[in-house]
Amino acid sequence: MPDEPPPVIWARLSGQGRGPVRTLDYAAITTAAIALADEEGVDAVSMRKIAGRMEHSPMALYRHIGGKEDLTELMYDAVLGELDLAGIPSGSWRPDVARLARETRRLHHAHPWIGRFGYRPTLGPNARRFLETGLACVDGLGLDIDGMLDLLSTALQFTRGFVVQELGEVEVQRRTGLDFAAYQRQTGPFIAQLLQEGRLPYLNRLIVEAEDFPDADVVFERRLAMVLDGLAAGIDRRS
Amino acid sequence: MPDEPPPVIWARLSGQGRGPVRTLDYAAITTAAIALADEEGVDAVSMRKIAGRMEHSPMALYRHIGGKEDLTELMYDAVLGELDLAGIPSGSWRPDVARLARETRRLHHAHPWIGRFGYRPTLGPNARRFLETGLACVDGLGLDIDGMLDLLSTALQFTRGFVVQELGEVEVQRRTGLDFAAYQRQTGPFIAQLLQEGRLPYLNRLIVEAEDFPDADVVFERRLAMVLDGLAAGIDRRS
DNA sequence: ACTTGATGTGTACAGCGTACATGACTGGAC
DNA sequence: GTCCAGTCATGTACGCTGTACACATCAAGT
Repeated sequence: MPDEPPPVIWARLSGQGRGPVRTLDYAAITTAAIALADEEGVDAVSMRKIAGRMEHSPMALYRHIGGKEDLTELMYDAVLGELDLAGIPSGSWRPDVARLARETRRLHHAHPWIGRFGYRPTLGPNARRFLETGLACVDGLGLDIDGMLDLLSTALQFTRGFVVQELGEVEVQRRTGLDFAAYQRQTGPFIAQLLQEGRLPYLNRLIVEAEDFPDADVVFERRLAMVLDGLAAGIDRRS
Repeated sequence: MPDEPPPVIWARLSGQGRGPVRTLDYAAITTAAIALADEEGVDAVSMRKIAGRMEHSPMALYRHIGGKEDLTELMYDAVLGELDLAGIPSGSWRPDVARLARETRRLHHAHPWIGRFGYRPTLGPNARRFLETGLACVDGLGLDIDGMLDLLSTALQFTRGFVVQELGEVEVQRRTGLDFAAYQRQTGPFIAQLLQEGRLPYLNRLIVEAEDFPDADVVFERRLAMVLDGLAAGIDRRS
């Protein structure tokens, strides 16, 4: 039975060996891919375009990464390195978890495409660091490791859900080239027609009564506070 | 200035007019696309394959839907129609919101690919129904419409975050053909090596102390309960 | 000096979304 | 009854994608 290559990229990254000196490595490829995704959107990321940016042939990339699948994992872990975790754990779980949530949200705003990646758990160095720091923030509360993971994951899963929805609207604006006002102008007649049929009382209230241009930061904080209240209740119940 | 076609698909769906009798319509295309996504995964969904299933030419589809972009929106709204909302609102918000969350999760399990769609808000008939029912569940609590939306969205955003992560792991198993045990066997050596360096105390605790094969249903209920506790606190604070 | 393995490249293939031109068809106007 | 305008389905074609494979090139180990 032959040794299959390990499926974990992080165990497969090798240094310079025999052969021509490298003019490329996985870190540089990852950086170029991230820049491309940031500038032109995630759908524009292709092996050919990355190679073009680096002035190499597309196939050169395959000497350093297994394929596009691997590249996404490298990209994801690389941006996790941008998380600012200085000063936590501070000793009080609530501001720390809030900080983790805000940092996660900030990261999604800086790189809107990460919402499309990073579903499966990753073993990269920055993911490891994030996990360690995150669990440290909820340690010492009298919970076992499963309870700690519940606290952390609940906050972060809410955050991910919030941000993905938030950015979905931004993304469609970027792709269609319509800003929100133009979108409203286009959808307006259709919505008006729907409302005229009178079967959508809550949609009507949303349009008439809801805050017109809610500050996403404020909305996030409001909802995050509720989630954190829930975590506090969970701690009380289980410790 | 010419009338641009409305960007809302739902306003663009037309009935039979003059010309040859239709052998195709958007609903049939949507059904075929959903079946294909369920059976072969979302990445296998292509205009050509859908057309093949329907024994039509690929270009025939474009007579009925604007393009692949539109198709995803049609698919998303179609599966929303499978949500079982009978009996809600019941009059008590907490079981109702829990029900909405569980139904949302059930839907993601039935069609794992919907995690990749449905980011932007949709105006389809089933999305409208879901919004109306959802807001009705959190009405009468003394909150304004923004507060109601906070309650509902927080629960559902958490749910989406949870399910997307949950299904990310399932998806990678489907794609790689490795079950979880095989995955563990493959990653085991790498993880063991990481742990030996001794800098990852919480990863170590996760492996040693955490429940080995946690029931995802139980975990979801545990975390959902915390989120609902948070919503209850939010209601108290604001009413 | 010779072998061995790594590096980068060029070519090629199968697949994708969809623009465009063409022909078949039918409801409404005359 | 005739004609035509508009709709439906199709075939061809273009540019794009990920990547398998064969190849020349170069440096380190023997």
